[in-house]
Amino acid sequence: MYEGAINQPDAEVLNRAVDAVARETGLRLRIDELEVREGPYTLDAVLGVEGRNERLAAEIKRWAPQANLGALINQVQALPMEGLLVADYINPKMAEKLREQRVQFIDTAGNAYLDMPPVYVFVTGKRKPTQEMGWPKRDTNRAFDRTGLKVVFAFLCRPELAAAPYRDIADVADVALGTVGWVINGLKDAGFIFKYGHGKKRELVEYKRLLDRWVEAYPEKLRPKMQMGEFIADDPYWWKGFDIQKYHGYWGGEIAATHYTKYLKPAVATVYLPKEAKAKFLARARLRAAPGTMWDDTGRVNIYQAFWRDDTLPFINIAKPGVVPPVLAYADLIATADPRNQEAAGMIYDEYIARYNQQG
DNA sequence: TTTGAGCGCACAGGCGTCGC
DNA sequence: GCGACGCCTGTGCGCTCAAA
Repeated sequence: MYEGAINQPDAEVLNRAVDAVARETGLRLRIDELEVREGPYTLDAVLGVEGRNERLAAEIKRWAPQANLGALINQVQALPMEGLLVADYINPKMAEKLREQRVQFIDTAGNAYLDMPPVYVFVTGKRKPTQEMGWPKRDTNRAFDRTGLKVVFAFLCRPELAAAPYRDIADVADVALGTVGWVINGLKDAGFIFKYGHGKKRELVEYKRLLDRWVEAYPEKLRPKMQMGEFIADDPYWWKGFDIQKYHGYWGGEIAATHYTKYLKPAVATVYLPKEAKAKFLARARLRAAPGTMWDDTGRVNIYQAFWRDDTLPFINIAKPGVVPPVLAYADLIATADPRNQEAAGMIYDEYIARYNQQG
C-alpha cells in the first residue's frame, strides 16, 4: 500500500482499485509515483505494469457519476502520456462508453478496461462496494455545489475576480454574500486560491484543474436544476438566423461551438434563457415538447435558465454576443461525451480559454 | 419529518481619513 | 503624532426552504 503526499481519500481509491484489479484479473499494477509534475499538468499518479515497461498516468476520481462521463473522458484523453481513469465505481453503461472511446479504467469494485497488447482486460458488472466496506465518502466542498459552481463559473470567466471584495463577487455571481465566504474557503482548501503579497491579495491558481472540476460538476449539480424543458423543432435548422438576443438568450453547446470554431454541424440546440422569456421564445421558435424517447437527436432543443445576471454580463466576459462564454460552451460540449463535440471543445479551449491557464 | 444548503443580516476587526 | 470616526471587508449565526 502506498502512502504519499496525495490526499488520503484519493490514495485510498487508488490503492483499492489496484488491489481489486489484481484480485479480479491477476494483473498487477504498481504505484510508481504520486502527484507528478509533467509540464503544465499535475498527474495524480503514475502506475507501472509488473513485468512490463509501460507507464500509465492515472486520473483519480473519488466520485464518477454518469453525468460527468464526457468530462472524465476528456480529462484522461488530455493527459500528456498514456492515461488510465481510476474511479470509485464504473457502472456497466459507463464501462461500455469508456471502452468505445478507448479510455482505460479500473475501479474499486474490480471493473476494468485495459488494452495494452498483448494484454487485454475488460471486466464489467462487478457490484458497487457498500459503505460498510469503506465506500469513500463524497467530496462536500461547497465550491462545487450548486451555488458554488455559479461563483466558480464567474472566476473561470474572469480569473481576476478572485481578488475582488466579497460583495462584488456575490453581485457578479448572483449569490448571497454569505455564500462567497464558503466558496472561497472551499477553493482555498482545495488549493485553487491562495493569498499573496503584503495586502494578502487572493489569486486563482491551477486554472486548468479548476476548469476540469467545474466541467465535471456542472452537468451533475447545476445544469439539471436550471433545466426548463426538452423540446423538438420540425426544422432542424430553425436556429439559423433566429435572433436569440431579442429574448435575452444565449446559444450554448453545439450551436455555440459553430460560432466559436465553424467546425460542427449542430444536431442538438442548447439554449440559455431568462425564465420569463421562455413562453415567448417557444412560441416564436415553434418548438413542441419532446417525446419521452427520441431515436434521433436531430432537432432536439434543451432549454436551461441562464444562471448569471444579465446586467453583470460585462463582468462575465462574453466573447460573442448571443453566445454563452467559451467556458460554458466547452462544458456543454464535453458533457455530451461525443467525440466530435470533444474535438470542438478542444478547439474552443485552445483558442479562447488556454490563455487564462497560462496566466494562472 | 429531518437534514442540509442557501440566504440575509448583524457584528467585529482592519484600515484610511480627518481634526486636534 | 495620536485618537476618533466612519467605511469596508470577512465571518458567523439564525431563519427558510427544498430534497430525501
